[in-house]
Amino acid sequence: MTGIADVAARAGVSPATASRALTGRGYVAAATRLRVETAARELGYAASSSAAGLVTGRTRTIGVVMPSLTRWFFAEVLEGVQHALLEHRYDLALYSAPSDSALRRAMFDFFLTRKRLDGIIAIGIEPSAHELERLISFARPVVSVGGHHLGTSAVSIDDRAAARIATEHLIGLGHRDIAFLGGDPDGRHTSFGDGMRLAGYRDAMHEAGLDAFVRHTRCVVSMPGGYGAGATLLADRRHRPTGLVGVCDEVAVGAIIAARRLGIRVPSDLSVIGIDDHHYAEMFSLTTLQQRPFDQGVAAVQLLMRQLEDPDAAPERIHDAAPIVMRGTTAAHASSLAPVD
Amino acid sequence: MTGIADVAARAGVSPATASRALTGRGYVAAATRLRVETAARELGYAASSSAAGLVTGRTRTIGVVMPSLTRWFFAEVLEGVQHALLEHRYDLALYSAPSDSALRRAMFDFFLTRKRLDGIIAIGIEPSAHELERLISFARPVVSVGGHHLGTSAVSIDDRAAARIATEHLIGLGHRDIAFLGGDPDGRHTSFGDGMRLAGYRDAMHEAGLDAFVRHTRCVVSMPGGYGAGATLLADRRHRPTGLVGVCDEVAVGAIIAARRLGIRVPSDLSVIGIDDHHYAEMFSLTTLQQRPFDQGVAAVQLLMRQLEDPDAAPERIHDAAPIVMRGTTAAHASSLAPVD
DNA sequence: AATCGATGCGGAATCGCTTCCACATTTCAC
DNA sequence: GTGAAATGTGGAAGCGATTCCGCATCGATT
Repeated sequence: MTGIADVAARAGVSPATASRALTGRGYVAAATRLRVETAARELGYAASSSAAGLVTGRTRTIGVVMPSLTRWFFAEVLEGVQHALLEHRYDLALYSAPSDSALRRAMFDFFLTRKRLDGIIAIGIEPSAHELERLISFARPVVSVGGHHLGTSAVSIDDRAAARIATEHLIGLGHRDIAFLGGDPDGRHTSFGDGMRLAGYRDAMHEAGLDAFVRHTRCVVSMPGGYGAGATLLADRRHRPTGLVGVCDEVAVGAIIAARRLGIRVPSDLSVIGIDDHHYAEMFSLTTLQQRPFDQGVAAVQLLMRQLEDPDAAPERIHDAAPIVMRGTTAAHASSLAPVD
Repeated sequence: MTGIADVAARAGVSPATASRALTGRGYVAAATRLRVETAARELGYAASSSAAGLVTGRTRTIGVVMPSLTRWFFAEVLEGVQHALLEHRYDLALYSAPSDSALRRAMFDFFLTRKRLDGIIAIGIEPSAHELERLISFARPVVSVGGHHLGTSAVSIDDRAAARIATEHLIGLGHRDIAFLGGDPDGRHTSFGDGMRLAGYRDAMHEAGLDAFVRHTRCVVSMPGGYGAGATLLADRRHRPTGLVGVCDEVAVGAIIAARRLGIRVPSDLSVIGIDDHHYAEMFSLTTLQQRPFDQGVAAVQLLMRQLEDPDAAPERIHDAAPIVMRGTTAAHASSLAPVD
């Protein structure tokens, strides 16, 4: 294995100078730096991150904690984070485990404590008391994305407002019987944002005096989940809502497919609105509220880098707007229109 | 920061003994071990991975290289890998970048060389010459999943055979005009498995003497991709195939939705078969060939652990079978049946 | 001409742990 | 009862980088 001593010898300098030349810290003559860099390249030298980490106390590794990899939102944020970290030449250590698992607990107890991470990005985490304690005692920068802000820097959309706007859109179209689809049946896997969205739906219904119509159908937060719950909900002709707010686009799309299967026409018989602007939204012509999780991941890295440069910097919170994207799955309530032909 | 010296002092032993007690290597009296463990717990001690890594030469970190996080297959494998690594108390360093990007190159040049990884799991990687060279010069165990086997341990299904079986299924149902949907338009993002599947389709068509019908419609490998390409392909009534093999379920499902939108009934007018058994497959009643990427990820970790324990162990290759799952999107070709009613 | 700050480089200490080696004690076989 | 092997512990030597400190040189300022 070639070490910095080999590089230094080849360049005719001391290890100290070689280190300065390669890390860019301290005074080094331009010519010397060039010689060292050449030598390093010729030898295929790469510094041992363990040795460097031991003396500097920093590892150039950021931990990313998240509950799931398969949900679109999480995967997109992760891609953004990965992209940005790579550009900053940081490594990304991934820790994903569902909220209630034993592995999740081991993760927090074991991995986050090992002086191994320069910072943490928590995606969609609603931490338990125990986990919160761990995160706080982890005396390094933490940035949260789409979850509790933990008193730290954070980036997210205003989920509650987004769901309220989505619901108000349907109300504005004349709908009154509007159901909300989402929120895990067992309640344990419901992420923070999902909870806020339900609250936003309730807000809008309440403000419009539609409390009597508030209906929350729980389902696994996925397309098949939305399909299954939608099929059940819509099968009953007499109590069929005319509007549907999906906790996210995946659920909304699932419900649309269920509706079609039942011969219910979207949007003339049923209006459906989602939240996210998923990759699939366009092909289903889904009206939705748009967020850009990839960009949120990138932004999270920026916030983290700022904290890393200046640990005393005040935490920042980015609250992105989620603009509504009008497409074809929402329309005026039938009774509020003159009958067609 | 509490170090091992603090733990040792509290337990009334030397650092050397404390280290042995905590790592489990060497002789330590049971009573001593207990005292050390108690002291460590009380102090909230966790060893510095940098210091340990420096002296042992191993970091308990596995690198995972993959082209995309949003495709179902990759995300599932990653979840399996994550799960298994967590159980083995290994960290997972994620490196994902599309095949042709500058970041991808930086990844291979910079990250993989830093003596930082004990091993690598490559998911769906068809490495360029340069990347292959890097992987080989990385003198540590490599396991590939669903890609080139690189002369190393590997786990995958036989993609070529799977696509052949899928195609033969349609041929067996009397279809002759069978198109293959998949393979990125620009060709650069086509993964290894995708290429093999196309080959398997060709094999089957050739064996059945249907070379004249071989048709490969390229599309982005995603549900919207399959939808778009399917819509174009099926719009032309006169050259409409009666059977469709999707490179994966996402594409197949996209095509099914396109067909429905065009008023083409599945399976009576058009049979569609996929490969993967995606989470969505069941709700679309999709006939497909099943693979279990999560389990493949777990298996990859097992192979890697074996290589880690004994670096001279011969590479192993796991070739999982992909059983066909009959559902409702394939049916006998219309002309081979007596007309219904 | 003397002084000062900026620049350039090398020696040596240091980070926190693991492990080699030496030494002491116990256990066991013959 | 003796030698050998097994067990238990501590001192000290690293692992491979970074960085503090000291020294030398050079140009510019007073």
